[in-house]
Amino acid sequence: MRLVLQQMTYFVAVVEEGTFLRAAERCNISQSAISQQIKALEGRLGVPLLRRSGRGFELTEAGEYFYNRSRSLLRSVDTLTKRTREIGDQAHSSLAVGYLHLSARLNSCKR
Amino acid sequence: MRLVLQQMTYFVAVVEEGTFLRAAERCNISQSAISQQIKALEGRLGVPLLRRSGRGFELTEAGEYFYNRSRSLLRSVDTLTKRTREIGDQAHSSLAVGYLHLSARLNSCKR
DNA sequence: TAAAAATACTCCATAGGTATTTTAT
DNA sequence: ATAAAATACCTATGGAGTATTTTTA
Repeated sequence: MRLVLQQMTYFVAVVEEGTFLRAAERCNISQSAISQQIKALEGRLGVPLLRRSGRGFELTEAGEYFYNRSRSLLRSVDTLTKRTREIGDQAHSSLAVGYLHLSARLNSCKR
Repeated sequence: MRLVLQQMTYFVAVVEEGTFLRAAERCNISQSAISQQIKALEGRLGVPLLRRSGRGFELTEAGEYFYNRSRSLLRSVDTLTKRTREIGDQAHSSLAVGYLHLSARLNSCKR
């Protein structure tokens, strides 16, 4: 199965906040969910991203790489979403303009 | 809620295969699931990606943009996954080498 | 011993399946 | 009449919550 963006979001939060609890707060979910999803992410990858040390942790080499790439990838996804919506909205209004043009032309034929 | 990579994968398949059914085959799921997930994707974006014409469809402008970006984004995700795994595996073996070095040093102390 | 992560459950949302219906050629 | 998409309905997986237990600094 393919990676899940939400898990990448959680992982980025964990790295940047330094603890699972603060990451959970940032993501508006529970500490338990963060713990589960980070584990699920590592499971999917088949690679540990964090080296646990009881309380606290440090990044593995893979984790370091994954963190950096994930950040930029998540930004790309947000941009993609935003731009797609803009184009969609724009298409709407130009369609509307199209209609106006059409009705204007129709009107001009009315005599 | 954030976009889902799987839906992007399905959408790319739809565009490239030309029909929902062939896309479904490519993705190893049912035609129904494809239909549902494409609709869910459009719902999330709030923008139509396909202009339906009964049977068959054509891409909207937003759909065209979304398709191109999605393709490259999905490639990035796959690369990210692969590279992360490589780094993880590599770390394993260098860790093993580390252990060998350690035990070698210990042995050399044994006398 | 206290602060943080992991675990054991439970619940629910949603992805996905089968069967059927609708739609446009 | 037929090929393709949509829909209705059902199921199962997995994401998330609460409560609790483990861990180590």
